[in-house]
Amino acid sequence: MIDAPSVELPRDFDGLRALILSRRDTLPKRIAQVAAYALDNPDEIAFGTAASIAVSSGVQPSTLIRFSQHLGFDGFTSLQGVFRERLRERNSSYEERLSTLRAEIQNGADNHRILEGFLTASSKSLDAMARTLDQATLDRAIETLAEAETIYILARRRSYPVASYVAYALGKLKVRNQLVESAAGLSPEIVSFATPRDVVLTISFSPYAPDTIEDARALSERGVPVVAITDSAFSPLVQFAKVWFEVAEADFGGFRTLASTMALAMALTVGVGDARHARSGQKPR
Amino acid sequence: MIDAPSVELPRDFDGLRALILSRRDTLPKRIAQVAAYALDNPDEIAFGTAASIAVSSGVQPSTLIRFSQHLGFDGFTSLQGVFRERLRERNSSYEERLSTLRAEIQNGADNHRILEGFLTASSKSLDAMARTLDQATLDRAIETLAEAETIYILARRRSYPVASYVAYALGKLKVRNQLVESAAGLSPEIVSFATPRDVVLTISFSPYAPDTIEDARALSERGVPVVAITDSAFSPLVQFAKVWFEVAEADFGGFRTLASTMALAMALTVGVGDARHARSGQKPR
DNA sequence: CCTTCGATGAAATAATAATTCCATATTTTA
DNA sequence: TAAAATATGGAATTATTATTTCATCGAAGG
Repeated sequence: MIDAPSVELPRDFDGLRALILSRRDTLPKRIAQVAAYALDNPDEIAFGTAASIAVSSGVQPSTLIRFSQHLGFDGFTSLQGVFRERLRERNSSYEERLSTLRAEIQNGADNHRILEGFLTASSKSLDAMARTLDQATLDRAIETLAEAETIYILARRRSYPVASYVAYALGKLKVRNQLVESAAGLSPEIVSFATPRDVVLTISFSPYAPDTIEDARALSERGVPVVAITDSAFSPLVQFAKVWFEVAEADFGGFRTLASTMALAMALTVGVGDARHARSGQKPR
Repeated sequence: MIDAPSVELPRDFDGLRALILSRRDTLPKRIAQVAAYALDNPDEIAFGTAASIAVSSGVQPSTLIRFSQHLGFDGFTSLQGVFRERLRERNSSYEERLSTLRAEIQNGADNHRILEGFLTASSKSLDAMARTLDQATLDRAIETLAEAETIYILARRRSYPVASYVAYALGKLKVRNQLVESAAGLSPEIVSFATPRDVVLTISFSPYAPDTIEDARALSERGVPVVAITDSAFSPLVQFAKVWFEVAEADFGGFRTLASTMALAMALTVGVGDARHARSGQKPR
């Protein structure tokens, strides 16, 4: 008979992997072979039968049982449960997953859970954008931006990282642009250079930074078309934007992600770059 | 005997769902009940047994067989295969999807495809991080950062947006930090203020910005611990980093995403905030 | 070199699950 | 409303799968 391990059974896949890795060197050859196969092909373990896994991992079915028992499970079936649970977890709705993670964090902050939370929230945001974003709006925005002599990029605080990325990427694509930075009041001067042949790209989420709104309004009143990325149809930016995107970012621990805003910004940037090249007779990238 | 449907069997889940929905109104009551249950609880179908599903959907096991046969499958097992395939697919198709999108874009740039490309690349990056990131490294990084008097944040070019986000978020959490900006050479002065009781958080990807590397090296030589986010074990940052993360970002159209770097940065930030609060005797967030 | 003990393979057995069958109920249609 | 066709429940059957057993192998220790 095989000794049960002194540590308790791992209930989730991460724990199981840790357990396997910690024993890696003490496992008998065939068992180790199965262990390696299991970590490399978790889906196979989740769905296969003892016999089918035995074939594809090159051992006998009974070795699967022994492997399971070595780890302290009472049979292959309960080991398999962990592999199945993993697939379930992964596909359970984002909302569900997030609330699980939030709950887990309540009882002492586990850093890994925090990371998982942001990863999940980011994925959720990306999914939401893939489902909701309107193609025609995207085309109009890119068309508008591609016609600009200079693209003025306007964002503060939480949105500022996105703006700085766009400025950097447009620069690499040789598209003239001006990042409107300073909270310190330089912006009025920069703003006064803009003409109706330029375009403003502004990014602002609730609570909207007053500077951003005012700059955008000022530019709009001078006839400069505004392309806006914001989070609601009630955003002040919507009033004077020529084209606007509504982006719903998920949050975790009170911090909203930037994943889908960032992806949209990248798409706008590359789209503008392509349109410019096409226009100037070059072949598209 | 039951007629096979004239349309061929759906091989993937989407096709199956379409088939079910198209027949919704012509299905017998119990069969329809199972159909509704199956679409609402696909994971149950994937993992359950005919008997267990029968119980939770409130029918007889034989009805599951009939349901399967109504749709043209030859039994419950082959229907279940489609539900299982769905769970498998989800985990391994980013690469495939991206190459499809890349190919589509070759023949004339479709803006919506570009966006999809960035969304997919971002998701892929997030998934990769969820699978690979080491918990212990994360804990050490947060612990190191939480002990800092001041956190110096060092990043240029493509990584700069991440740094600016971290600076903003740390500020909101009342954690003292200094964003080392200017390409213009202000940094030597800022750098000279740092002491071994401070910590540097630096972010740099190939091709590594020379300024970032030099600043990080200079600080490290003065005894300031370095936490690095980079893209390879061969990154110059690795040599003198106390803790370092290897982050693999997917790219689309030559532009690498920042999704997982950003999520990691958020987790670090919030983790540090929590650790600080815990340390100062407050209850964690 | 022999002994012992854990590891392994293969087949037997037990458990579980899918499928079929048939009696009964329900709906449809003439 | 009667007859036919279809659907359903429940149990019996068949198939599949996990698990156990046992003989053999191979390495470690004396």
